[in-house]
Amino acid sequence: MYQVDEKNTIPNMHKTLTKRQKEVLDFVRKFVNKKDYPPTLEEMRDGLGLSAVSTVHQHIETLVEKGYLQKSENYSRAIELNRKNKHFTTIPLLGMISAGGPIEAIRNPEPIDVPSGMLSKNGEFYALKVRGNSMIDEGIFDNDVVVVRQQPAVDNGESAVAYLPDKDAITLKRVYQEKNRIKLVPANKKMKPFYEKSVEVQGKVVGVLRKYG
Amino acid sequence: MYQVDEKNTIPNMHKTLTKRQKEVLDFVRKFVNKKDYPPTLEEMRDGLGLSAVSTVHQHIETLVEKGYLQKSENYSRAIELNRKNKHFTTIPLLGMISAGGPIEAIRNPEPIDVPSGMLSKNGEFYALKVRGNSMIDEGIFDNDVVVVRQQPAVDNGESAVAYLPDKDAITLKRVYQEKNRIKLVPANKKMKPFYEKSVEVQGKVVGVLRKYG
DNA sequence: TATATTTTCGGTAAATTTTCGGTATACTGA
DNA sequence: TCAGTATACCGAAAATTTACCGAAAATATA
Repeated sequence: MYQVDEKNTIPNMHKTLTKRQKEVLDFVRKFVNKKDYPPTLEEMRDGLGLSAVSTVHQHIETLVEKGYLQKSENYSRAIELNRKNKHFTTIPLLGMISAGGPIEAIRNPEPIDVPSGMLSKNGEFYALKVRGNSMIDEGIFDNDVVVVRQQPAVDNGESAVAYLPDKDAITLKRVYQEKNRIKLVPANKKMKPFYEKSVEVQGKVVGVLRKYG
Repeated sequence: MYQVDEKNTIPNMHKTLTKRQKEVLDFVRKFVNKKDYPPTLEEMRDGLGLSAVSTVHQHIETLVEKGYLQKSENYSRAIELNRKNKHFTTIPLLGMISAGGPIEAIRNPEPIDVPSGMLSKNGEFYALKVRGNSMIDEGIFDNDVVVVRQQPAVDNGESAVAYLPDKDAITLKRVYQEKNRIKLVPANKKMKPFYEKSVEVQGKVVGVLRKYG
């Protein structure tokens, strides 16, 4: 049996992930997005339906080798996400937003990749899936995903994610400050603007993702 | 059992693809765009309506030889798309850009081939489809595709993809730095230049593609 | 020091890639 | 027209990697 023991000369530069590896990576992303700190091997084991931490350990090592994660050896919760890659940035898909009514939050926020060019340099971003057609004239349709920059106010006429205390609802509207009230304009001519005396802006819409096909 | 195979000594000179090979390549591209990881031979076999993985294997080998793919031997899901080839480079079409408003990104960015000569050696490139005629005098029409090099600044008078914080819009304009303001010139005589106090350049327009017919 | 967490180790089964031998069809140059 | 060559395909076996386990050792943390 023929054998060359020099196969260590070239480190493996295959950066593609297997299905399972992507699942592990997504689990880590979700966990970090939700808790703000990385999981332990045990937490990953449970979350991934495994029964040995060694298996998780192996996955993590692989993901580090492939450049998706960074890690300090022997330390607890020492996994770090390598967030950016050239074209995409990963942000959490936090939930569904409909014309009215509360946001339907997703228990385990799914990480989704958005084109990096869509995000400004600073700020915290998240994504919401849109239900309904209240923004149809804005080019935002049912099932689109809007990318939102977290901020407490927007300029007049900007599209915002707004919380209406009086209605206990979260909605996607253009916001206009008037004298004693706030005008909310659905970007859909069939729907009428309406007014609220107080509105809590949660973020600004900075982009839209639509999946064709 | 070792044997020198003569036909491997001469690399394939004409790297054109057969119809079938293009189909295989397109399948891989689509799969990767959708799932974020490359397919196995089995998945390709099924997706391509074949019944032997060896056939797929052969196709992949050919595509690697012709420079369209890269591969690590013996690893699972280790196919990587090869961006560059002599005449064309594949870059992602990230979304639509209109006169104002947010970029409407495409969820699964389509890869499109652009002439390699259009791209400089360094830098990250992407493409945007143009909506509207604000650049009509520049020769950029509705539905054209602009090729953009990601960069944080451009020289005076260059066309740029610019984010206007004051308007929360992304737009395609010629940019001129003046004393205390930035002049944005639509290349369309019907539209007037306007001024902003701050502009975030996201990239420089390096090329235009138009598909007739 | 006790406890939590990571790392190492040896081993199994399943998934995946690679190799091998062979068939059919279309094109190409002599 | 005929031999030579490239493409496209099959099925099965061999080789290799991947995913997983459980337990013990090593190292951090409180």
